Amino acid sequence: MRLSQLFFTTLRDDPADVEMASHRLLLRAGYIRPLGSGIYSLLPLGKRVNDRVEQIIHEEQDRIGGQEMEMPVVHPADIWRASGRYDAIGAELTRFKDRNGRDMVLAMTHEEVVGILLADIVKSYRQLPLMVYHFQTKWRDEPRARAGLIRVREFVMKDAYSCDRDEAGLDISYQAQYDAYVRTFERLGLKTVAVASDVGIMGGSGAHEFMVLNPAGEDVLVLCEACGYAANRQVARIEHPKAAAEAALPREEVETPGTTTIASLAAFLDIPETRTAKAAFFVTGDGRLVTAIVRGDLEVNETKLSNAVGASTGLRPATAEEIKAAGMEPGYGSPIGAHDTTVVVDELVAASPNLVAGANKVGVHYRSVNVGRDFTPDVTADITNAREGDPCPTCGKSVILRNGIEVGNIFKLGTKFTDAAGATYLGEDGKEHPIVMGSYGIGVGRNVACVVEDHHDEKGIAWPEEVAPYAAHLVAIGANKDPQVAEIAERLHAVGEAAGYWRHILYDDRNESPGVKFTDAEMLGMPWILTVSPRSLAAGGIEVTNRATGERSTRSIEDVEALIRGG
RNA sequence: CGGGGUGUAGCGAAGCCUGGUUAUCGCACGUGCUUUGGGAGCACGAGACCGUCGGUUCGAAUCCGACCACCCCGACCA
Repeated sequence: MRLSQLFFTTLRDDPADVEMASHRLLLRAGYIRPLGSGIYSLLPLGKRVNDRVEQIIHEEQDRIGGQEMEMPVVHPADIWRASGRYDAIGAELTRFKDRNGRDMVLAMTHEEVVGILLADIVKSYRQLPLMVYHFQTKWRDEPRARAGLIRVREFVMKDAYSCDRDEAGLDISYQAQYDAYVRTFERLGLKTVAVASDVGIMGGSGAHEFMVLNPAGEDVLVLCEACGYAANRQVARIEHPKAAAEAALPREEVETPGTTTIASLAAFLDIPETRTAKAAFFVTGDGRLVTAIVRGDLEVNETKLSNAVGASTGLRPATAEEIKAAGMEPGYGSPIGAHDTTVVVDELVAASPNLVAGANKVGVHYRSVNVGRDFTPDVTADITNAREGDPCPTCGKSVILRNGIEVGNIFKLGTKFTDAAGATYLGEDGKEHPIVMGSYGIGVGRNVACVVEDHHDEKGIAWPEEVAPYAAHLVAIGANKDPQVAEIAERLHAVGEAAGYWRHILYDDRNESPGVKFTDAEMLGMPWILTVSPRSLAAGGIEVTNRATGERSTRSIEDVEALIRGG
């Protein structure tokens, strides 16, 4: 491809309002352009990288027996009503009416459609197991798009669906996808860690997210370097320290004016925060007030809390009025004397004697509150966030916290969607059974961005060979002085064209100064930069620079032709 | 949805506070000549209803109001 003809431009200055390296470089080097918040065009360079990433995913899905198909982007709303998700999902699901007034949705994913297809096609156990997948545009009206291709509203996802006779079959399919993901991300040049994750609105019995560690990642991961324990903080178990062995003391009121925060309360009474209990108030989607009690020094984990109370549509913070209506006082709240609320107590609080807690009066707390004696929890569960240095739930060593970007997930769905669609098969036993599903997603564009995150330097992108849009970047210098330079450059370009689509090279034939050409070559990031000039020819051939390592050598023209062909 | 910020040419910015000729600069772009190993030089040129709508004023990029868009933090997030 001649750079003089390529539909692209590089930007000399950093775009304003851009934070992440991948966002900045993909814009500056002419791979992508925004059309709206979280909506991007892929320019030819971006499209080629995208296609290479898809190709790798494709090969690894095919290797485990995946069959590629394609399902629609626009769905009748009824199929989402049947699965219950039409009501369970908020504004990120875009709903609209067609010309006849029928309710439609823009698909966020395709479990419902797979369920319907299974109901239509699969009749017998002999047709199972099977695995289907497609690459399809998803529209999710995210509350906030950010970080370029990392979090967008429209994006292409590979979503795969395993269909099995039973849980044992699902386990096998799930493991196959797990292994396929490991191979896929390795080929993309991404270092990932698979973490246990929340099953959320999807239900199901287990899930992993594949995470790339990145300080700008949106998820917090709990990792143990000693034993390899890895979980999303949303679900990471906490190993509790032993409760203090202490007899329960009589409860007593204490004046604590102006102590609406745990920090001020602990300072006022001159006690550690660990000797306090704090209350946090939430409301479920169906209007139940939830009072969560955790030790003062810990944070409430909303995912765990939500799961503990079976809040299928999540939680929102309660208002002061809602808290008071249940007989509690914001800032001085506790379940003592409260009514009409579900009380969820963290395991650690339940095991800790003589804590300071609110007395539901402004400026007053109780000393020596004891769970069970002073109030009765509706639920006792682990509802706090793991912290750096907490003991690992598996081996007891200290865990570390890291941020991560989710590049893929795998999910044991079970029969939720096949039940909704009535997708059953006749087993060997002559009876009907529901088909057991799993679902497996990889966001293509986000992976492109993550590859840039992990493969760039201050000069620009440095693509790994397997995802680079072109095999090499050829810079011709002094072609107007020495006709041999142009002649050789043309020849190398032709060698790439003849060697196959992914062996094409970028040929900078523009009438630009050497500085511009080198700067652009480094920014665009092809794995090899080839320089042809009177000087290189005098030195015996072509100067070859490894973009990632900076290693430079002069090679013969024949060697360079072999390199372009992939030798 | 809450908080903060920004909208002036393709990109990056100045001008706005303190209203007043033809809106400024760098890069990019066009033409010509020179130039080719690290973001070239000279000359000429084109490109902006100053986010939108409304208001104040003799006069608005500038002051006021509403709206829209984008970015950041949070909420949210298979």
